[in-house]
Amino acid sequence: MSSATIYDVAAAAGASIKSVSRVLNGEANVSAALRERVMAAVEALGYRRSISARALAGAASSIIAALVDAELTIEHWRSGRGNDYLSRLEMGALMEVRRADHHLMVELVDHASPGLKRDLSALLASIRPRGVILTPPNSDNAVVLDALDEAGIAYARIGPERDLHRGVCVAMDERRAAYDMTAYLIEQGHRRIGFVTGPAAYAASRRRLEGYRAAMAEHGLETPEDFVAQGDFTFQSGVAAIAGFIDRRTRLTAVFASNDDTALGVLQGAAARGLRTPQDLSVAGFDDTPGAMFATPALTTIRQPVAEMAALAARHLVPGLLTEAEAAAAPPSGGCLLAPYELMVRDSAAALTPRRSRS
Amino acid sequence: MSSATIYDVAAAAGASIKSVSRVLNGEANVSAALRERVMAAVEALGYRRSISARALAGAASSIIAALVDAELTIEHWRSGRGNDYLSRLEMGALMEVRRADHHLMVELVDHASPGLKRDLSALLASIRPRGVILTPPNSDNAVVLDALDEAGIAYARIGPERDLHRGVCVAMDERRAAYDMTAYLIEQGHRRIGFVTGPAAYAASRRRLEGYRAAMAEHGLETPEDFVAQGDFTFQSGVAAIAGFIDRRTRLTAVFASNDDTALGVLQGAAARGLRTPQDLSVAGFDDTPGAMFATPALTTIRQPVAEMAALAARHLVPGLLTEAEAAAAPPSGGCLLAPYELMVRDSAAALTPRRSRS
DNA sequence: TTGAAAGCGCTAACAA
DNA sequence: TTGTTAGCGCTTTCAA
Repeated sequence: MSSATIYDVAAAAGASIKSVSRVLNGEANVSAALRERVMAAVEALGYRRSISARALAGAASSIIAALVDAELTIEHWRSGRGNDYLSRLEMGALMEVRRADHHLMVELVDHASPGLKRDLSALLASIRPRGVILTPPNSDNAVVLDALDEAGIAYARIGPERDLHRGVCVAMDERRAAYDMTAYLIEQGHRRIGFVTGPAAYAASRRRLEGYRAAMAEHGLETPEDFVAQGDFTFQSGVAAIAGFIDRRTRLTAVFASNDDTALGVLQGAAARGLRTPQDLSVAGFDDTPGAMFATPALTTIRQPVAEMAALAARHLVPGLLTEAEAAAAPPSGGCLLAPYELMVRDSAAALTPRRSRS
Repeated sequence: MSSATIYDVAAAAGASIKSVSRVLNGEANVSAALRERVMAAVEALGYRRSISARALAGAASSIIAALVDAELTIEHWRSGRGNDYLSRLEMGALMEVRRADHHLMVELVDHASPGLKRDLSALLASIRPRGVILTPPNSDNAVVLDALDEAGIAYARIGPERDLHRGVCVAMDERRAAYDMTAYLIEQGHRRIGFVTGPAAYAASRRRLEGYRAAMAEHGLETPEDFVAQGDFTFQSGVAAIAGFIDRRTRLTAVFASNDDTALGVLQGAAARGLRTPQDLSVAGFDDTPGAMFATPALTTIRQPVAEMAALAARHLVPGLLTEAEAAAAPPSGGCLLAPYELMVRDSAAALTPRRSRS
């Protein structure tokens, strides 16, 4: 019924509780014989140390807390958009922490709450996690970082934009991904490739634009002003952007939008104006949201390595999880640890057939 | 730095730690003055009790563990299908537990592991959660239920099929939902409505079929053998089903598939045979998976109240969370607590225009 | 290489 | 109505 304690194990092994503790913690100076007996007893009793007792006694906690933004999450949930990001993040973290017998706790934080600092400090005091995984927008919330620093709790920040020296930073190479997508479109024969930006306030959006420009330039292609439309990451801004391109007779053969929502807007806007995708216009997005796969045509896009970023974060938060290569690698020079993205080639972008250049 | 303890609060309030404890636990026999002073001190110090110390000292734990199936979850993740189910479940549970200052821990369990019982018992021993939320297929795993019973830990089962007297059972009314969808199609003027089943082994599938038959019968409509095709919840079985209907000249005007994957198969199969949806054939699904909304046409379906089921489960696991009505309600007579589903009317099913009956 | 004892921050008996 | 004291199951000094 009531489960075994360290005393039961010690008794069964004919040893002291300290010896059991030593064995379980992998401390040095334990005879093989003792270790053997202890492990046998542990096995026989199905014993597992209480995380509460361990935490209380001062051992490092075995809990990793994922702090996700309440407002954003609830908003996604309400709107029926789902929380693909959240579940991918969790899966990535879970797969890693369980290898080290750690546990994942999910906490909602109100990034806009005036009592944020207090609430968070209290939360951290009551949980005392081994480490914390921060997602946007909390990755860049100074109040959150301060609370964590004060509590002396390690943290990993997913997709941070500022102060990259604080905590462990994990991200994807936005610039390079955008470069790759642009290069892919160029390989497909496109020359007149337009770009729809996100809000300038987002570093990610700025880097994607950089990647696009760099790829174009390196392939000897121009990116005149009218190839770049200002968007804001919304579907509507995609619709507006393509309408603008058409109205101004920019004559593009491909449009690369800096996120999927916008790309979906481009898709629909193009269709509304009688352009077929991908025959008349190729469209590419960025993010690989759930809707991308189901769009018609399925959207060619960049898959954000959300799970991999979380896994990377977890490996850096829990001792013993890093691969040798990772452990040996020098800390990223003033930047983030990078997780590999994926170019999802689907149906919305195709090779340019040498007949037309519309839009 | 290091956070306040109950001693600090007691000192600041000029009281004993027991008094602080009493106030915090809302015990009776505390003078208003004392309560006042204690709360002020708590407030001033930003104090929050350590969950470890509380748990160790024998207080009920404040952790709710969600046990999700490892294999299923990883498989969903790998296949890129995502885990909408998981994130909806978590959101529902999170929103509730945080109201009572509880925490959500997510654990993966290998339902097929031979060491399941041991592993789970060890896990429960080390965490000692206040309660556990079980998702399919673990909701019906006797080994899991036994381990929980032995550990004396309360649990709620989402969508269980057997032994409904064990633990708190939470589900949706599958039969009634299928009835409603069928009735909806009938209201739209359809008379020749086909049905594609899921695997007979699933109780949910059987109940959906019952609901369909009941609605048809109550509206004086026949459901001859050839109106019902055997499926297995896969996309492919939907394709096969519609092909069968067409080949056998069943002349249906609507097809109700017992899950979304199957319905999507029907959609595609119909299109491949030159049937337009919804003009020539109305199609309805069941589940509201992420793909349903993005399908072309968007799938009319039943939305499983995953978040609501999890919320209901959480409310029954954490004391003080039940609404008065819920607390007063008699336990469901040998069945499950029911969460309200939703009929998502989208574009794949339309009113029957009186010209044709195809397929 | 091993063990005895103290204490982590709480709650729960038991007194006062 | 309040306070004192003894644990909960571990890890951590400190000795042996």
